[in-house]
Amino acid sequence: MSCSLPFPTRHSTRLTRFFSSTPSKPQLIPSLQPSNDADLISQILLQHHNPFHSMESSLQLHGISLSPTLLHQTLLRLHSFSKVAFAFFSWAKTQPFCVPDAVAYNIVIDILGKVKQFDVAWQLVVEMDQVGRRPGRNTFRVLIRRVFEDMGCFVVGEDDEGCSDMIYLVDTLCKYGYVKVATEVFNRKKMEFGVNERVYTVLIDGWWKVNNRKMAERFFGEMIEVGIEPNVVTYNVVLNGMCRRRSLHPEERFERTVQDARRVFEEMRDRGVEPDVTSYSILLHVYSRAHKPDLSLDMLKEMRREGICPSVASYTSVVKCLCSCGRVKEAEELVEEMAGNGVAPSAVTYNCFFKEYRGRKDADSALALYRKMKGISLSLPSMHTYNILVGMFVKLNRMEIVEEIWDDMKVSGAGPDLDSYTLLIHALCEKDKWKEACQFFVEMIEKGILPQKVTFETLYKGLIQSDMLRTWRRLKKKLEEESISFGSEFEQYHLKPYRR
DNA sequence: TGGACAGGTC
Repeated sequence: MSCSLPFPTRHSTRLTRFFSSTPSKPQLIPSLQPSNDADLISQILLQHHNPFHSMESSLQLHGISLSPTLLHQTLLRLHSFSKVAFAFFSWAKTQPFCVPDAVAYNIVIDILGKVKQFDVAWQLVVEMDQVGRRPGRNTFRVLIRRVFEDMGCFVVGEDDEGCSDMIYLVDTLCKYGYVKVATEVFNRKKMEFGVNERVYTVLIDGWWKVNNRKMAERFFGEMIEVGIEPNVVTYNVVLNGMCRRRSLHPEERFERTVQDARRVFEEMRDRGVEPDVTSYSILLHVYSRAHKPDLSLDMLKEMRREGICPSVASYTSVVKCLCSCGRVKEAEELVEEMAGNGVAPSAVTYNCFFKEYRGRKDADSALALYRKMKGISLSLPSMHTYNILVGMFVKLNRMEIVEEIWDDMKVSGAGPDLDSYTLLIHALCEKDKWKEACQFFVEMIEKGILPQKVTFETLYKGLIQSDMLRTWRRLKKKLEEESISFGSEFEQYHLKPYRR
């Protein structure tokens, strides 16, 4: 063989011949064999590449067509040689026949993470998004894993602090739905950082939140096995997991849920853990969902008997239950009572009333309560309060009140948000107030809120049907200026007949 | 300080 490299014979002879030819005579290899040729390319790179060489002269080739698999495999073989791998990847991206996919990006991001080049890795994540290879779950898994591996280098302190950092990470992973990764991190690091009831609670909660009872119970069992006693928070997590997702219809399901919850209460007491406000609030929420106002009220009494002060959450559940059963008067009395007990009602509490008033089309009561809330503090209403009210008054055609609420929303700084604009614009469209609808549509875009496709479609059809082509064109220009598109299939389908 | 509870929509 006339080549200068000691190519192992098992490699593809076609490629061997190709690499050993002079660069002045470029050839195109029709098909490369991923596994063998990946070995070959990586060997050549490792032996010949240096930072002062161009990748082409290292590889002695032009126009090579890298299949996605060949690219992955070569990168994997260069895993321990981050600089060469990164140079190769950067070169591959410039090749006309090579379009790196998300997997290739993930491999390189992992390689960069391994050598702590997190800034470069992050640039690649951004680039992925820009070139339409959306960074996915795996991308972040890879990064998270690498970040965690390095944490030990930066965090100096007691084992206790390491454990607390692990809990924070495990909790964050669970909250974002990466329970599997969280579990993996926990299993790998528990010997190093130690365990306590907090980290177990976080994991049990995480598994319940993704509705995996088996795994949740497994960790509960493991916790007791290693001699860590569950505390109130652990039990509350279990209670919440059991109650939250379960269907309460028909009646037997509701009763079974309550029985199960009561059994947890008993188990708690057997283990010397007293149920607290949160435990009771979880059960109150079950009663509220099942529309059991009398049971809710009984439970409030039971709490007081046990010497537990109901919290805003407890009261709000009962208020919601009463309101949804039409017992608004009693709900109002309960709000008085909670205020008397030094528990301030929150926006969520008031929203229960507004929803009931909206159902009854009771504008006067809604307005009176809203003014009362404003009197307490303009920051008390939540975005949701505003949106319930805007929706209600716009339907009742009380536009002067809508205006008042709209202004308050702006003054409070919370905003109108996507929901507020959508509600208002759709209502204006229903009333054939196309120009006003259009103004709000443009306003929201200017604020950086992207309208929903349906809003655009409603507005578009209305403008065409009412022959308001000039307004329509203005709107379209605005969309073009902001580079907003609502999908080509729609525009092709609907716009063609109107193009001249 | 960093683990749990009041829900929104149709």
